[in-house]
Parts: sequence; structure tokens; C-alpha cells
Amino acid sequence: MYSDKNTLISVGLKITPQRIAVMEALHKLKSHPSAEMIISFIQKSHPHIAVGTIYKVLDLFVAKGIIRKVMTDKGVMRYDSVLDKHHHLYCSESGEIIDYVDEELDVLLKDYFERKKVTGFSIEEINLHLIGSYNKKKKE
Amino acid sequence: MYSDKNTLISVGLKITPQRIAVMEALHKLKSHPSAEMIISFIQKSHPHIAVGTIYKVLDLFVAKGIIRKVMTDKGVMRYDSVLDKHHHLYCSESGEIIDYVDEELDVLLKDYFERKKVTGFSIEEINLHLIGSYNKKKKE
DNA sequence: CTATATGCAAATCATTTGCAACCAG
DNA sequence: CTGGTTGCAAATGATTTGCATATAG
Repeated sequence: MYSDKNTLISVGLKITPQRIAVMEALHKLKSHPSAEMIISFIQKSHPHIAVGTIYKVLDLFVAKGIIRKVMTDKGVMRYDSVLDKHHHLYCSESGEIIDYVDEELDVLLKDYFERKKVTGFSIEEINLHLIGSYNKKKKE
Repeated sequence: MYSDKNTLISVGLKITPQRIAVMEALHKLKSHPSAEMIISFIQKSHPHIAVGTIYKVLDLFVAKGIIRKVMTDKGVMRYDSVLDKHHHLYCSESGEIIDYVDEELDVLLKDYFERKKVTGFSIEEINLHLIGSYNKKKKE
């Protein structure tokens, strides 16, 4: 919670209970919550915080670069509080989005695109979307 | 246009003027049009075709696998009529989405993930999102 | 104090839906 | 014929906006 405040301060934002609540929700709700999930989580403990405010806070956090928006195949945004470079696994069965960190892959891709330029396009970021299914069950 | 009809027939859909119009729009509007762009394009020549119908036709085409939905960072869906395996360049300046075909890369990725399994996840599809900017201008 | 943030409710915007009338096969 | 399609207009659902009030620094 101290780190939450420090995070806010470090990007020049005032500390408000609403913003702290959003940060807490982002920590508790791993796995890329939607705004809706964040809202209902927060409203359990802070029933007075307004929906509009939560959207505003989320937008602000995205603008300040302390969280990211993740696009899903259905038109709902999800928020990602993990900022280390990572890719995503999209489970086509459950709709879950799982972080995937793989430095070896990052190096491979970086080298590849240094060698093979994409003509006329300067790459800022490389994101891999792995679509498939989580086989929790070994046999079907 | 014959091929449009054949495409429809091949997936078991009836041929209707509305569906032909949507296919034509998809051909003319390269570069991943949004539903809105498709609608306004169609309504120039076919002012009577209903918005709801166009959405239904697009959904149907996606369900039949003859086009794809592409997710964007803003909550608007785009449609992609190119079905060959390809990745996307996202221009962070213009919002454009450009197709990127690179078989060498596909082989590289395929090999990589055959070697290095992602535990508990069976990969169906690998999509690369290259975010950056189109440098039309050489110097800036 | 004073600018910034919040609450609230209305507005927006893309997309979906329900259903009667229509038309392709 | 007959079930799959369409048009229409109303409904939905996520997100946004405007503005008066509250509050962090």
C-alpha cells in the first residue's frame, strides 16, 4: 500500500482513496480484470465510489503508463498491471488471458527484426498473442 | 463477383444482394475496415440496406470463417478479409492496421514453440502485433 | 486556498435483438 | 412452399461526459 502511494507520487498524481482502491483491486484481481470486475470488487468495500470515477482513474493510470489496456476479441477492455515485458496467452475456451514471459523469445524476435527490417515501419513494441487452450486436464 | 458467389456457396450460405454488397465492400475497402466504414460504403450504392443486416452479415462471415475480426486498442472491431496467415502492423500514429506476411518468421516461431513448449497450453495460433509507426517521411 | 478529483446522472456509440414481412432455393 | 434473411426500431452494455460539489496538497 505504501508502494501504491509511491507509484502515484512517482507519476505526479494526487493520492485519493479512489485511486488507492483501484490499485488494490488491480493487485487482488490478477489475470487482467475488466472494468466491470474492478468496479464490482471495489464496490464491495467502498460502495460509495462511483463507476464513472473508476473509469476515469483507470484511464488516467493507462495515460500515466502504470497499467495497460489489453484488447480482447469481444469488445471489452481488460487492464494489465504487470508492466514487465510480456506476451499473452489467450485461452479460446475460457476467455482467460494469461501472462507469458519469455526472455529467450524476446531476444530471438529482437534479433530477427534487427536483421530483417520491416520496410518503412519502425517497430516500437513486439507483442505475441498465443491463442489456444489451457489443458488443465491431461486426458480429455 | 462470381468468386463472391462461389465463396458464399462454398460455406453453404444463400446468395443475397446484401451479402454480395458486404463482400464487395470488403474488397474495395482494403486495410481492415470497421463496421462503420463498411456501412457507409455500402449505403452509398445501396441506401436501403439496413445497418443491423450488415452487422448480421459480418458476424455470419466471421462464423463461417471467410473473414476475421481484428481487435483494436480502442473498442472498435475491424474486419479482415485476408485469410492467408499473416500478422499485423499497428501504426500508433495513424491507427492504421497493415497486413504483414513473413513466412520465414512463421517458420522461426513454429520451430521455437515446438522446441520450447508452453507448459499446459496447446497453441492453435500465433499472432504477432508489431506496434510502431509508419515512416512515410524519411527524415522527421 | 485553488486546482484537481469525485459523484451523479444523462449522453454516446457500437453493436445486438425481436419480430413481422420477404425472398432464395 | 418454407425456412433462412432482411428491415426496422427499440434495447443493450460498455464507456464518456458535463457540471456542481468536495478535497488533496
